[in-house]
Amino acid sequence: MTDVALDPDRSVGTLYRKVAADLREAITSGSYGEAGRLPAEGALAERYGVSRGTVRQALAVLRADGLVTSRRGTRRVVLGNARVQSFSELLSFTHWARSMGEEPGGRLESLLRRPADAAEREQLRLEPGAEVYVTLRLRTLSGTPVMVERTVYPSWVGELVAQLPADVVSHTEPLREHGILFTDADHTIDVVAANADDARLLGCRRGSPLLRERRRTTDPTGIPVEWSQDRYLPGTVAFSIHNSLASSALSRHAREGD
Amino acid sequence: MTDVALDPDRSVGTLYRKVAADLREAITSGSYGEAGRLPAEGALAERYGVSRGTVRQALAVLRADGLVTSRRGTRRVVLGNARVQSFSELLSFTHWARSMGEEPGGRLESLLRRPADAAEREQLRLEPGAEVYVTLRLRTLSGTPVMVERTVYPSWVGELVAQLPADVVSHTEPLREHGILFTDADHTIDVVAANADDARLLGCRRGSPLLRERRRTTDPTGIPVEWSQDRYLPGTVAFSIHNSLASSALSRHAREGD
DNA sequence: TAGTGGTCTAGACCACCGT
DNA sequence: CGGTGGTCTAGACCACTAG
Repeated sequence: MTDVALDPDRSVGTLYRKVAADLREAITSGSYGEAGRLPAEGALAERYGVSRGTVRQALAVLRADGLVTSRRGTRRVVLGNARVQSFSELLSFTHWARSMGEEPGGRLESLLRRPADAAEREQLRLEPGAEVYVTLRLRTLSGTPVMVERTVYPSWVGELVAQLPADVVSHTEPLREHGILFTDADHTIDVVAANADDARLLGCRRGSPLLRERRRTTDPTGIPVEWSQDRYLPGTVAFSIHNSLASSALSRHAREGD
Repeated sequence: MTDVALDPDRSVGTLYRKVAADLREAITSGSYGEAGRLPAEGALAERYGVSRGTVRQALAVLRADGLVTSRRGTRRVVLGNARVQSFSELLSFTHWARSMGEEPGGRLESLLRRPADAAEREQLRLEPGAEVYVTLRLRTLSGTPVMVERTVYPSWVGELVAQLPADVVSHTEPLREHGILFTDADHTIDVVAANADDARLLGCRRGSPLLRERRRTTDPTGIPVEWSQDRYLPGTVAFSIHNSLASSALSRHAREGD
């Protein structure tokens, strides 16, 4: 068999993404079974009319999403067939909400401009005396409050944010149109007690536990574009991670000591 | 300049890992500055005496760890120079603790064997009537209680766990020597209230918030080997994740009814 | 032993960035 | 425009798995 027709509209333009999308659909539709085996790389290369390298690139995508394993000597095994699509969801509350079929909402509670404190200068790599914009927003899903978002922007970003309507749903989308890209992020997740503002906005008691996500986002050049702290009502959200030893074991594997 | 000497003991045997390790050291030691630029792929290939493909493989490693960005048309930018080892930590409390310079400890509180309930059969893909081993362990860092771990093992794994000493620090290490590998894991992180056992073991009040990590781990063939639920005292740990638009391992999803 | 994925090479063309 | 990273090809050898 040669050259399966690849939907030209599928995903973005590159070949390996098209192959990955096609394989993903085959897997999630159950074509290979729940714990079944994928065809060999060479067979897939022939089927799609591409080189083995391109097939491997496509399979790397599926593996990063936790769809398949890979081991030397054996065909790849299907891990699951109902995984969430990952990626940009995490970088944007709006995208995440919509992908779940929920209607995201946002209301700006306050916005102010002031000099950055030491921690903010550290996180955003600002010079002493630099100013930042600080926003406080209540985020909703289908009208229900779920999260309080405190974001600190460097002034060159904040100036644009300040011009957005108070009820704009997405911040990242209009910023992207101004050439400001959110591409890399560091996240820290822990628990924190609700303060007075949290309690008022979310309708919970002071001191009740909230799931906190702190996030520093940079653009492709490594320049920080936001430092945000989101506090979620328990039960409204959970963070999900997939990881694989094989793919990232490249770190140190010393036998002991460290 | 040609062929920089690569430490033959560095990391594991493959070329790209050696290159990655060498570059990581150069970056973390500040050779390229905080937001500096890396040499071009071609230059690195020449320097190390390898092909450009191998250099790209090495750089993919550093990028997955959040050390560098990459953009078409521009040299790679150094993002940070002091990042913690991220991914594999999630697979093992012991490794994570040691990587932080803390001394991990564990005490087995209870171990029992019983028929799996519906949820456990679902998670571990067991047949009706199958039995599981359930453990309850208190985990400590340098002697201080930080986490309660409830793990469900399929019987073929549990039989081995049951033979381990009650105070063994790591479970995954002795299991690996029996050929049981923990390679892929799905994690879900949220908040939960402490129950009576949690409160007693961790020394907190009933109902006080705990950070919960649920984890299902599989071996390379996709067979589930454990289903675990860890409850951390607030302030003792935070989960840290790095992701970029191009390749991500983290996603967020609505909380389902357990 | 045959088949598989992991690694590596040496080229090629293109899209994009900055000058 | 030249330099860069992103993609893709066509081969090669090896380490490992399984029958």
